Amino acid sequence: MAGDKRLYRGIVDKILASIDAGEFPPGGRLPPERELAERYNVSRPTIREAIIALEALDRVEVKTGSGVYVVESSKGWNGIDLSISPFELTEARAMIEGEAAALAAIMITNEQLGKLELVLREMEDESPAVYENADKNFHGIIARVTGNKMLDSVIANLWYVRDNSPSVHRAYQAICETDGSVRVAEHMEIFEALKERDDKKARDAMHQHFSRIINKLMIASEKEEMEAIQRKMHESRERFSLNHLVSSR
Amino acid sequence: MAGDKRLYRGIVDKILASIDAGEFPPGGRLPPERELAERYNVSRPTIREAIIALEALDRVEVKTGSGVYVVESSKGWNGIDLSISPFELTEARAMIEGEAAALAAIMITNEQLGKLELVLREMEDESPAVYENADKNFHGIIARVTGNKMLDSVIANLWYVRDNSPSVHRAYQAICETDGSVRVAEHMEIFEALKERDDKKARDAMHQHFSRIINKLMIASEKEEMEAIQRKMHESRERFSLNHLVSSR
DNA sequence: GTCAGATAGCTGGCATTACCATTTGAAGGA
DNA sequence: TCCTTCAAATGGTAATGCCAGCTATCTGAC
Repeated sequence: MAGDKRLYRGIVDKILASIDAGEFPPGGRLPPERELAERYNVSRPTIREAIIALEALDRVEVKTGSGVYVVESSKGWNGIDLSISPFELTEARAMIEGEAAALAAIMITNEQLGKLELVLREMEDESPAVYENADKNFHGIIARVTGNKMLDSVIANLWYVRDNSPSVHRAYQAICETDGSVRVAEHMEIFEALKERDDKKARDAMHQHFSRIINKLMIASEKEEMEAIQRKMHESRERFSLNHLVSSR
Repeated sequence: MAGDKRLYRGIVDKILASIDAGEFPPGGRLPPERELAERYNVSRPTIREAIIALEALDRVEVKTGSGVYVVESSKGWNGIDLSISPFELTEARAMIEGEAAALAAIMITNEQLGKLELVLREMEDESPAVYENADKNFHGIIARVTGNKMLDSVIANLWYVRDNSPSVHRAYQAICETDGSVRVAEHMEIFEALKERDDKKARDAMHQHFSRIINKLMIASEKEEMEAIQRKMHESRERFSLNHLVSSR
């Protein structure tokens, strides 16, 4: 299912999923190769191949005779700095993609505008997967329209961080629940600016787009912190309720 | 020798060396696994492990039933796209570092301004190594001043490409010969804008800085092309001079 | 004679088994 | 109590066998 062709790739995905799910905590040890082989119904060489692939990705570290350990994700396990906050990422995106939009406005062709319009329609889809993909396509096309491969690469890198940094990814997941029509409208403003070949307007539209995202992030963040405080107070109340002293009175 | 512990790592290094040595040309096919096993005196599973590691490094691509092919190095074997031109990099730097400068202008502290001033003095040094380093520091400090780790990371990535993409690096080498005082003056404009906490002025100064670099790149590029044409004509002249027909007259 | 289909051989994909080297921890002795 | 020792666990590697997909050649029909 997960493995298209090579079996070991499927195993890599499954192990990665187990790591992300917390079953194999960072710093902890993976089950022995023989056990994993039995668990996934594959041979031990296949497990070894998967582990070697994970090792190449800097996700695990094998110690001969001891075991294979999940690498501490506190640092940058994939070259990305996990300490980057959703706000930092969004600010950077606003600045960089804003300039990209401005440049794209004076470079874009009618054919590329057509592509953007198609993607814009996909964005109305209710399915999160479809919408996510359309969103990525929209911004990706604009990056490509600039005709600057360096810029395109940088923006691709921003998306990579967005998808692969757990904290950032979670934060973005939390705010993508709004109904499609609203966010389609936001992207529409950008599209209109590009259509008019108005670079300043395109930059502004892009800035506003990310400004709205920042706002949503802040609201979500605030809400989350409030809940955390309430949870903590609830725990304290249970712990120090002194009910065990006064209950049987 | 090469393999400290795991055997497959040694094989990876050897195959990589063979690729770099031109024995396995890019786009070409590696010898079959069984042959490699015999060649390096290891078992086939070990060869498979090495190939999987190479695959994870995007150095080879395996096609079931056909063979394993060396990936075209024209793209990014080190994550960097070698096809990025100096102009593209500089344009991207102008856009991104321009925004960074604007943000830095409203974030910078007096202490950070002091650091910049020190670096500015180093820039007067005649030694290319010292000047290069000061230049990198100057832009690096500004990136850090923004307080945005994502932006800092992106700008560091731009420098990485500048230093590691052969074509870009060569182009930049060719234009850094101008006397120090001129380029110090350019950076001084940026510094003054930051000192005044004037974001627009900082952005403009940064843009002008890179605009000048683009101009130099264009002049150098033009000159290089001219020389190439002259060289070619010279060769043609020698080849078709007909001197061998008329010399002994 | 030419083109399409079949076949045989390579090539990688995976499983199985066996044995070796290192690590680790617990048992046993000082 | 501490140190030594040794055995079980775990990864490391080898050898072998068979399967599946691709390729190129060969063969047959048109």
